[in-house]
Amino acid sequence: MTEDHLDATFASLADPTRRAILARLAQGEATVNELAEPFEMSLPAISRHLKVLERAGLISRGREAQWRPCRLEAGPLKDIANWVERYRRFWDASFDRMADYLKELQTPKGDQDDRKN
Amino acid sequence: MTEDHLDATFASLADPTRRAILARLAQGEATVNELAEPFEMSLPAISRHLKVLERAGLISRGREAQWRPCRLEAGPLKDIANWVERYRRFWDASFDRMADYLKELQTPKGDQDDRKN
DNA sequence: GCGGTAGTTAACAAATATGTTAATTAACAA
DNA sequence: TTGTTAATTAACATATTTGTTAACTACCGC
Repeated sequence: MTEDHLDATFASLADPTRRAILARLAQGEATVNELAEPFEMSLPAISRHLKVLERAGLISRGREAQWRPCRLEAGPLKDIANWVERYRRFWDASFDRMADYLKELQTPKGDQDDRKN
Repeated sequence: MTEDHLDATFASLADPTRRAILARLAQGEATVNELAEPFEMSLPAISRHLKVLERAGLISRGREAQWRPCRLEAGPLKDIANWVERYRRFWDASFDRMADYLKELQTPKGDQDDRKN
């Protein structure tokens, strides 16, 4: 779970086509053509999206005759979940309480009291 | 929480400098110069990273004399957490149980039985 | 072998991202 | 007004991303 790995995972997830592919794979293995079917996009384009996902470790691929079934690999998603959890307190607390919390924590150096911009 | 918004949020988080900036802001507001200090990077570069974060809604900026204090805004992080939670079962279960689960769910059309590639 | 299906790779074009230095805007301070 | 500090914008270079079409590889079935 190096920083570098997070880079690749977040970058992979930034594309809606790739997120849709993951959603499809959450329902079970699929071949490249099956994955490509819902999209108005050439097969090579899908193939490259799959390569991006594979490099990020989000999918793995088997070999079965001329098919290469893709499978979801959730490890990197767990890393994302762990990363984002560290910020949970920022959306769990109401904003005003949060602002107070920050003030305390910061030992304010000026009296910066502006709120929403 | 449109798809589009997820795109921007994931893309923002794909850069280690920007994640570091968010980590810093988790400790409280900071000015642009304060945020730039740890990085061997020009101020304009940091300024652009902040613009990316702002467009994704991950930070907001106030005005205080000639300073523009930045503040963490966690809303989009909550969206990320919600998105990734849908995959939790894929890393909670052991892989072998998961494979079985997928088989059931899929009503297999061939006998694709390959495991790790 | 020959043809068909599945998928990847090559070559290219266009858009986006990320950094630089130099110039500019804005506010304070004297 | 002049100078200083804080930050952004402009102009530019370079790399990466994302898509296209065309060519290629691999396997199956006859």
